[in-house]
Amino acid sequence: MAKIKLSDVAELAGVSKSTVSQYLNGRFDYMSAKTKERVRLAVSELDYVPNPIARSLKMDKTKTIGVIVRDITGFYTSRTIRGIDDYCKTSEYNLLIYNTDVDTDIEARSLEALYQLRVDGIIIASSGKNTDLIEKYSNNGLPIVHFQLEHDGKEKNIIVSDYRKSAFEGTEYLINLGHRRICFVTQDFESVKSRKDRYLGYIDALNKHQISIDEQLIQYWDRESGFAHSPISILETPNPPSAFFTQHLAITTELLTALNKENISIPDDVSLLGFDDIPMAEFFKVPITVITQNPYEIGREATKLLLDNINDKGAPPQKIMLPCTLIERLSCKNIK
Amino acid sequence: MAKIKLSDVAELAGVSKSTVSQYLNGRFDYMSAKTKERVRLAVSELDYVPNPIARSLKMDKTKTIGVIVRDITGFYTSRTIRGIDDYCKTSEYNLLIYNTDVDTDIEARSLEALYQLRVDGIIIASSGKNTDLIEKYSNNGLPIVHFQLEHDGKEKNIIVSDYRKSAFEGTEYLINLGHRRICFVTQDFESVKSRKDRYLGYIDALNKHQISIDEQLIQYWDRESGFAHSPISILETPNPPSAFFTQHLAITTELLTALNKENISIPDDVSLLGFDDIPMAEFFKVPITVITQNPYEIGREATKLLLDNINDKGAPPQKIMLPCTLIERLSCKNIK
DNA sequence: ACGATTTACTAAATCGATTTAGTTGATTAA
DNA sequence: TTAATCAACTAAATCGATTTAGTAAATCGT
Repeated sequence: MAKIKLSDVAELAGVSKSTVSQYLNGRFDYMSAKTKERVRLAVSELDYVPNPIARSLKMDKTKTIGVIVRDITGFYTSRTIRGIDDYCKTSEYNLLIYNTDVDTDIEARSLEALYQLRVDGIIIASSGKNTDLIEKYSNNGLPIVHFQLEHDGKEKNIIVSDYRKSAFEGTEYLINLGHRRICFVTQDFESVKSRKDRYLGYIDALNKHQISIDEQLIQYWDRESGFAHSPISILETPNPPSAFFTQHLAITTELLTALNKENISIPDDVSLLGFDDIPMAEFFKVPITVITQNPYEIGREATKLLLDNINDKGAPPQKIMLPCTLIERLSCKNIK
Repeated sequence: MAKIKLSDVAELAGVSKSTVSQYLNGRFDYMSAKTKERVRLAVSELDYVPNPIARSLKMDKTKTIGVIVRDITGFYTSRTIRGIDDYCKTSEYNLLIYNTDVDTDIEARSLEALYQLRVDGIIIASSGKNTDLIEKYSNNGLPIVHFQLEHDGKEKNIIVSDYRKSAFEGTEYLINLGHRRICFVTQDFESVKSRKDRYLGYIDALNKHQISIDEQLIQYWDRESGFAHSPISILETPNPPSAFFTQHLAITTELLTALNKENISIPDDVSLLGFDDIPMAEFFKVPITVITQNPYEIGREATKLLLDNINDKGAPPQKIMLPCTLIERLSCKNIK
């Protein structure tokens, strides 16, 4: 029982393949009511569904979009993809997902693969190391939308959270609780605007409240080497911070691990505010107060923007910023 | 700059399209060394990559497999998909993912969509409600591999954890800690072998240790209606259980929520052993002892099995069972 | 030396759609 | 009445590969 094809429908309806094709594509301009009805009948009789591959070949459109992420397993990432997928479903687009594991080469190969596969568009949380490739494809007419990470600010279409504003709000939240020495724990942000923005938000808040900036309180963490200075040693300085403000989930959990190990208690010994929500936080020894992005919505917005660009080449570039929300739990102490 | 195609390569090399195609498919039987070299040069000169869509159309193979899951966002599911993806990568297969949200209709439509898209195979955590469709496609020659849930035991190819054995081990672990009244909290298992097996494992352990089976200690939970009897009320019976053994993550978390609300302390008031690992368990007020499956490995095995079936129609059906591991944390008290 | 093989290729058909350029017969305009 | 227009279709080209059937030249056996 081979699959039914266009010519089978044409034969049964007693018309040409062209007419069936016209019918399927809703071009009824010069089609008699009888013909239309006969084709309709033949299609439903045979349960015909067009072969999307043949269609793709001819039309040079695949109704497929590619997604490139670090790791689909991530709490934030999987939810973004869920948003992308749900939005895709409304327009019958399919999703091809590639994991890079933060590897620049894999990212490049994923881009190439998706390009060769003729996807109609790409959504990527890029490493910032393959901008040349991305630009090349983009100039070739392949719509590309970034999310999560803004690097040089030159990404044409991008959806991010409003990092500066939310870092500002987070810092101010701590200040309002009486904190003056807030340790900002971040990954290196020189070449990543999305990270720099959080730093600027932190600075904004200190400035607004006339708190002087102490370089000692800007602390760095890195995926390979961990903390530049251990959190413990930071707490043992003469004038230690009363709160940590960690800039993403991996930093938050590593900090928690370090503090747990030394039995340093949150929020009694030090307060903690984290960027990014934590799964199952309600069961934690100390439920952590966090600023959370809305990954599902980011996924939806990214897809909406991408589909706009697919359907209208030459749509104006857009940078969209979504708000974050502070979820107050129990890890920040009022020390006023 | 349109994409390079086969005929461009043929022209540059000064040979026919057929020859280039032979070259690309490694059929050098009757090809002179010079010709081979000239084609090789032309291909690399032009940076030619074959159009996979044209190839799919002709070959009736898409090098794509479909995955149908409840929700890609799940801790267990996302890791399984990661395993699938990583294994796919070794054979250059692509992945199309569909979420069903535990909706039978969506599941059916996903199956139809993937069939129409001509995927080479499907990996599915099925609801058990679309066995007719699955069988139909399977008989049509579409390889299908199940994972996670075995329903009627008639699934031809399936990868699951060894549920009976691990439920047995979990129960015995509690028994060895002195527990005699162990409340087995499960979803209805009449039509789901994977759930029934856990029940049988529980019974096996009780039998082995000559503990009589108390129907009161088999408790039910359901996605819509929650617990049939509230955990609190169970603890208030005259002869209450000293331990709960919850059969999947959703049950574990709901039980935790219920106990937390009433300030019932684990493991002092009651012990808890959960099926399925919990993200970030180390930060919990009480880190929960669990039996964990190995979703990543399940994904890899499922894919391996699927690819076997794709490459060799008529490969014998296989039911593979992977072991689980008990991770001892702090939620089970020794009451001997 | 002449038909039979073998080697090294290529022309053309094919996969299943879409689309362009016609074709045919009916209607309209002058 | 006759050319022009229009409605309702269809034949054939096309997308970019693979594959079958076939051809021409070189080699072989006797």
